[in-house]
Amino acid sequence: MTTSESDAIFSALADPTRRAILSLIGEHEELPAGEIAAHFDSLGRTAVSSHLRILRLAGLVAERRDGRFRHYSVTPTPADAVVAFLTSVYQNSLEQLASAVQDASAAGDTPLDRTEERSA
Amino acid sequence: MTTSESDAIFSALADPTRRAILSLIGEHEELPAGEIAAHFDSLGRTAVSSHLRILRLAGLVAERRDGRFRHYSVTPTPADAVVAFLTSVYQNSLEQLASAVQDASAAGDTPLDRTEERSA
DNA sequence: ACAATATGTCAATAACTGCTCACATATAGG
DNA sequence: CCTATATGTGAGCAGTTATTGACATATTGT
Repeated sequence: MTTSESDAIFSALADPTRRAILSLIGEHEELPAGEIAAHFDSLGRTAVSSHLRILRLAGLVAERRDGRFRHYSVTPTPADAVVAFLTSVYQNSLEQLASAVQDASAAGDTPLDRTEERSA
Repeated sequence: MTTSESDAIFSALADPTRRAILSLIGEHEELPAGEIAAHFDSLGRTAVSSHLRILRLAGLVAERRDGRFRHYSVTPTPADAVVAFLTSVYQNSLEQLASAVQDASAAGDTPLDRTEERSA
């Protein structure tokens, strides 16, 4: 039970604000920290900065420095640990899972936090 | 950012002990609470009981009462919220994700917490 | 060099989480 | 009925986390 990389990923994803940030960044190719922060009225800029740090340490986002800006982007294949875990637990219903993924991609659903509504 | 069902799932998965419990249950069809607890030397029985409660409230495991026993099993398609989130964020690399899932299933990898090693 | 901009970091605090211990509940067996 | 078994629940404490406000760092423009 060593606090390994997958720990960082799962606990990073545990926070709804961080998931929202991740979704937001995912909607654009890149986004500077300031614009990300601007999307969260109820949150101070420093809080968002902390969240970005956690997402970065978990390997979920990448940071590109450009002058005084820091542009954040979603790391392409970071979900490895998540997928690995899901596959280990849900071996049985794996086909369903895989097809669920493909269905979702085929449907081309509105990208952002559909998560909340779907599982109502 | 309402504390909805996906919140419950993600924060349930955030704890490494709970992921271990989920994996353990996944290895068997069903497992009584006591046997689950027995697998965790470093943890009291009540702690495991609390974890099971959280997993159950998140819809990740199901409970079947049989006499004085409570048998726990992995819920077949609970990963919906997780998949939904991943698909929304990782639209781009979706094919990779889907094939990763299928590869893993095809390989028939050792079920349990492979998570730690894979992303080293 | 100076001021403004973009962003991170640190210390302090409030809220949350996980763990244990003692107790409650329910069922089974004599 | 009474005791043992299987398990959950609640209070309390310790450790962790999220948020903020003040300060630090870096870069750009004048």
